[in-house]
Amino acid sequence: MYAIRNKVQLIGNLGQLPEIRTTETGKKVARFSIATNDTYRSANGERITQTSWHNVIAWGKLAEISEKYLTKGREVAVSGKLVHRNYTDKNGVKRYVTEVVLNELLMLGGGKGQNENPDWQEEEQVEPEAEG
Amino acid sequence: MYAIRNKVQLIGNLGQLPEIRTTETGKKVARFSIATNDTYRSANGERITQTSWHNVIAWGKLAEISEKYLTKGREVAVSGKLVHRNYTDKNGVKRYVTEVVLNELLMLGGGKGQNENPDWQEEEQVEPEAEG
Amino acid sequence: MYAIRNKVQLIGNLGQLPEIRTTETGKKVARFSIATNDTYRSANGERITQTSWHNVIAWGKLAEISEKYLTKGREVAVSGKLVHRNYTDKNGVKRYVTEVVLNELLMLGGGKGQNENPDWQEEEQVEPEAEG
Amino acid sequence: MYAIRNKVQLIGNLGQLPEIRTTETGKKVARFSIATNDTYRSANGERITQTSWHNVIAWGKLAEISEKYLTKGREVAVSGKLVHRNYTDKNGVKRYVTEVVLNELLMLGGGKGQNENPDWQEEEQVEPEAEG
DNA sequence: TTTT
DNA sequence: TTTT
Repeated sequence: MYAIRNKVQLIGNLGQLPEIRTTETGKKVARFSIATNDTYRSANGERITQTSWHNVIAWGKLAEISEKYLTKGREVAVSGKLVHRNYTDKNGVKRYVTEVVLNELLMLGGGKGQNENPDWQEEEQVEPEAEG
Repeated sequence: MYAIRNKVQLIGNLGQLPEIRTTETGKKVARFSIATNDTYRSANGERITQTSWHNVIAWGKLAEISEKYLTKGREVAVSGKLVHRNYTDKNGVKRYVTEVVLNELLMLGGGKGQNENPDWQEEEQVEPEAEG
Repeated sequence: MYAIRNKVQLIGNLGQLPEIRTTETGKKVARFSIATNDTYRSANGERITQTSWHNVIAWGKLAEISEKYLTKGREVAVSGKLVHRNYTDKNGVKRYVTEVVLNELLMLGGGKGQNENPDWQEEEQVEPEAEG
Repeated sequence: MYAIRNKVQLIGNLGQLPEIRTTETGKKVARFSIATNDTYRSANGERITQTSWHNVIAWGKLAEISEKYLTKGREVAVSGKLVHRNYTDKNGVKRYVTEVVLNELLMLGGGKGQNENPDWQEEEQVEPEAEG
């Protein structure tokens, strides 16, 4: 997918530690949820906060980073694409799931691990060349 | 919601004409779905296209614009926020729905209506002032 | 401008306190710069960090929020539009300036002011209505 | 750069054909500009359109795609990062340049080339694996 | 220099 | 259910 066609960005906090699995071929998969908070005033002036929980899935290197650095409550910025799946559960009921498949993960708020080993922050990028 | 915390952007095509309703207070609501296409090569070199269908809801003025200008197949760029709702259907089954609540709508590919009355393209914006 | 046509998003830190001015009509204007850091490995394996400084301008309510809450070093997420201006300076030299005109500002990393008075976090939004 | 920290997105039209160069190491570089149009009403009700011209640079494969498919007037969606450079011109005057370095390019409005050879639309992506 |  |  050209990411520009289908892009989600969330800035919020992790609800729990990521759940880590491994595919049969040895690829890591991380799942976690992110809360985004919406604060507004109701018609009668009361302040209301609504929290949305978003399911996020990370594959491969991003799953490994998630496993190493993400903790409950951690503030993150993520971007990815929006995917919808359906499956039939063990009771034969058809289920619909919407997930954000990560392609970027940024830890916010300083400290707490990612700075001890900043390797994952580096892009797969070489030094820019001069034009000929 | 600070839109920067929860933002979805899609560029794709409408599957059908929008469905239009009106709230009890007279506010318009438009619902439609947008297809985003994902083309990649499988492990054995075959070209595969996967289509994702995203449910979109527009309120108020954006619903009116949707009603006037959106047609089946139309290419659009939209941005909005990702919301998750659940409800119990007429058979008592709990249903989960994920929708993109629009806050921006841009028609792509030229012509076909929106240019006949470009009013809706104008921002609620006044002439910039000089600094004192 | 339909924001979807011209959108910049930055996550980084303030270089200095915002500079605040007021227009002749009493509207506040805030200017500040945000550093975004780019870390990569050079061809010979050395880790290199490049910092980009982006000029940001905020008008009206966003300028007031910037004045109240933004401090040197503060981590923020902003979005806005990219504008290019030119002017002739006091020495008669033509100058080109590129700025990000804010339309969203989010303070990251917790604490330090914005939570003491969260009013500015609220959207101009009323309670959602049910569909008729 | 983690793209999530510094991201620009533009939807607009090319002013001219891209200019193509090649680095000493044989890498292609494409430069072009994109117009984004801003329509609003002035204080006295007059409709005003302001055009912003953004300098865009594409490297490597994106430069090759730009060379092959982009034409004057073409409607595109791009995303990239915002960079600021300065250099001294042949008259010894220091110049500042702001550019958008592309990492995504999507041609809008159908037809006109990119469909004759859709290879470039495919992601470097393999078939998703099932979880173990 | 574009486009609607 | 779309589009290329």
